[in-house]
Amino acid sequence: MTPTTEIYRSHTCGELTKDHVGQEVILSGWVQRSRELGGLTFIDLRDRYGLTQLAFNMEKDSDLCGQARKVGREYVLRVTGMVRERESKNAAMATGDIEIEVSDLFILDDSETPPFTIEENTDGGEELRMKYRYLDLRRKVVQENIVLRHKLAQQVRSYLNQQDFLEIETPFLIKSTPEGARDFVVPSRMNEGQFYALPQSPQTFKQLLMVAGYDRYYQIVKCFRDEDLRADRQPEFTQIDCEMSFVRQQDVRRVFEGLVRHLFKEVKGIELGDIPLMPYKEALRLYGSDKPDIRFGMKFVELTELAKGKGFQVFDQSEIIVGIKAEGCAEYSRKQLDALTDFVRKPQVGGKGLVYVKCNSDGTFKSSVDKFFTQADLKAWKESFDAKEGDLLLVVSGDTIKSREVLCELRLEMGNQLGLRKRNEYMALWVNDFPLLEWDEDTSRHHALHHPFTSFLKNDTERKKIAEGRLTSLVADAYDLVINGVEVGGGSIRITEREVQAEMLKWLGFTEQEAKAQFGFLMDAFKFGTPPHGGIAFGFDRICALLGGSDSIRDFIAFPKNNSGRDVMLDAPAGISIEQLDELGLSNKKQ
RNA sequence: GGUUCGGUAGUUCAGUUGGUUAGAAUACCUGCCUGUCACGCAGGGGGUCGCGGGUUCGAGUCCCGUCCGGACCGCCA
Repeated sequence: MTPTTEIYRSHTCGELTKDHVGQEVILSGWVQRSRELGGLTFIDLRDRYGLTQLAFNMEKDSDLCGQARKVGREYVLRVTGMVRERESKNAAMATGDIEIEVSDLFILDDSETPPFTIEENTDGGEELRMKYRYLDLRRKVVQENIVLRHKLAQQVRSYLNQQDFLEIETPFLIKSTPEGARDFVVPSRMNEGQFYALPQSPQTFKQLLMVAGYDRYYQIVKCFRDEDLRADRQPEFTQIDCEMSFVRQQDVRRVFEGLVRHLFKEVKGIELGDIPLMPYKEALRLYGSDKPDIRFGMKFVELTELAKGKGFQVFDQSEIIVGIKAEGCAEYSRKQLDALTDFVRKPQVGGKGLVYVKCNSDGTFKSSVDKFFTQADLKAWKESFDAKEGDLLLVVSGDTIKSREVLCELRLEMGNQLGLRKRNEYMALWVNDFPLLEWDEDTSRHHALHHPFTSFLKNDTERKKIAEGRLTSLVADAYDLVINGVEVGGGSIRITEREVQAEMLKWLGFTEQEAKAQFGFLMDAFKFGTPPHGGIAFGFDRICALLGGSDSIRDFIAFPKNNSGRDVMLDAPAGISIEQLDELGLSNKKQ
């Protein structure tokens, strides 16, 4: 038998059932595991589709059986044999009713013993698995993630195509801009000393496509940002980038609410409920975050009026006193409460302390501030929280922004501890009415919360603010989509008037020359008939992770970078030769 | 740039106040085993304790430095 002239397989390793009994089949795949029992040898053969048991009998064919005993894990085999019903079936296996009585075995390739087990629960650590990513990708759990990503991409295309969107590619070699994240740059050989930048997003191109009349555009596209990594952040990542003409904010939200609902339904079989809309300020007031997880309550309650002026210095000096109610947690032990205080004080959270009030079952209260507050005081707190006996109140204080941040972290921590953040439960939320601009103390200039092409709401209130120079109170015509506390997408209605765009860039500290050099092409385009437009971009990797029930987007990227932005498999980035540097005009030779 | 946790067998980890020859599980190798499917049983090999320096009679363990990895803060329009 010479496999090069015969077919490699007639079936996959995942499809044979009792219906195939008696058929001769050819399978190819990897050796998952082999088991030797004296005269019998079993091999589990694996491919993308599943596992099939191969059976060898020493009595029937000792040569063949001996050959089978030589194969190790991850050898690649091609076998021919008869499908037969098993003597002892395995209900846990899709192909557990049958096995292949092998008549011919050909080793297509041998394998070294892999450095970790290719199992659902591998014994390999993160670093090792990244170095041998091609082995990690053989594991079913990782494979399922990659398949999920594929399905999501297909459904994105299917939905948007149906809505008359055009998928249009935009260039990767573009121009660096000072706004936003750091750019990855690429030296130009033909233009010595000059550099391309890789796009942080196709923002300006999609706006130009709107000017060009392609009124519904999308692209599943790589974007690049040279910033530090996180579990949910990679230097190259994928966006579903979209733009529409002749739309208002609510039009964009409606179309993409449809997309998200479509994805959940088609890929996960989940009917996503209505997506509520919450203004930025309310999100901060109720959850201390512009991307709240609304799967559970624990909304913030402010005690500032009630708890000030009772002689507790910490509160009296605070701008805000704000807390949450943890239902049924009044029985928390001293140790548990100390742990919560430690959590709040972690440098990453940055709180100074935590006040607790236990609403005891007998109607009394036990708090960490009993010295300063009477039982009647605490009863008033309890009423503010609409709390019941058995509940625990957790209160922080300080300046408003920091206190809300700290309490937000604590709320999420309590949500985790109490099991309120279930992996297979999804709640989406639109957040809008973001501030347009923020004042940056370090650089002494405004910077755009979203990006410099975002329009403010076009109403008299906003026009008055501009007239009065109150720029940081301008409200942007922007919106974020948040699911389970993860910001999955964000967008805005764009500035489409040349003068307004010029004014915006001025607010952001660009001189007229700088604005022209950086964004002149866009403002020039606006001279030639610009439709009102707006759009949105979704973090595709994050959507994959969210639907796959993971916090890390790395699990959903075939070849991700590690924490330091390295590809440990390729060992990239790496140095390049002096010849290459020279060719690019980057060597020190000439200096 | 910072905080924090970690680095010991191929792998995942344990290793007590600093004290004999550094252990377990798993993987690997050999033998036995005819219905296993995390097969079982018996045996075996396998260590620069990340690296460098210091303290000490003695360092995997303590100290200093450094490298690498994870999580996070800053950063991410």
